[in-house]
Amino acid sequence: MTFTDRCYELCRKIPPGRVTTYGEMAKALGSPKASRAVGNAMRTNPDAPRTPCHRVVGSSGKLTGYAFGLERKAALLRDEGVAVVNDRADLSKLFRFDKTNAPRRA
DNA sequence: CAAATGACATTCT
DNA sequence: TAGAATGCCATTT
Repeated sequence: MTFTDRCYELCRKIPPGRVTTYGEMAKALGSPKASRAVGNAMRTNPDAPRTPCHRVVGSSGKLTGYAFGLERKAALLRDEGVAVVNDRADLSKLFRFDKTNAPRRA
């Protein structure tokens, strides 16, 4: 189990039609400054449909990158209802891994 | 073990 | 506002 693996798990928690940022994600993983590491994880990720890494964008909603290409990423987001303009996703749909939706230790 | 890499974020100019 | 530089973290060589 590594940070990368956790990134995938978290990625899968991102609901459709919503987008998140590497920073929020890193924060949810325990390291608010590991945004870079998060992106690194997505990069080496099997990009399989199991990991909707296409819902992860930069702090400004910028489609920093995608294994299949930003074109693909933008297309998927738009298809989910996320407005993507100028390689930017609508942050108004930004999703956060707040405890509100986080599984509490029962 | 140390150095290099990378889909970031923040701050300063 | 846009662009450049710095810091930070995890993984890989």
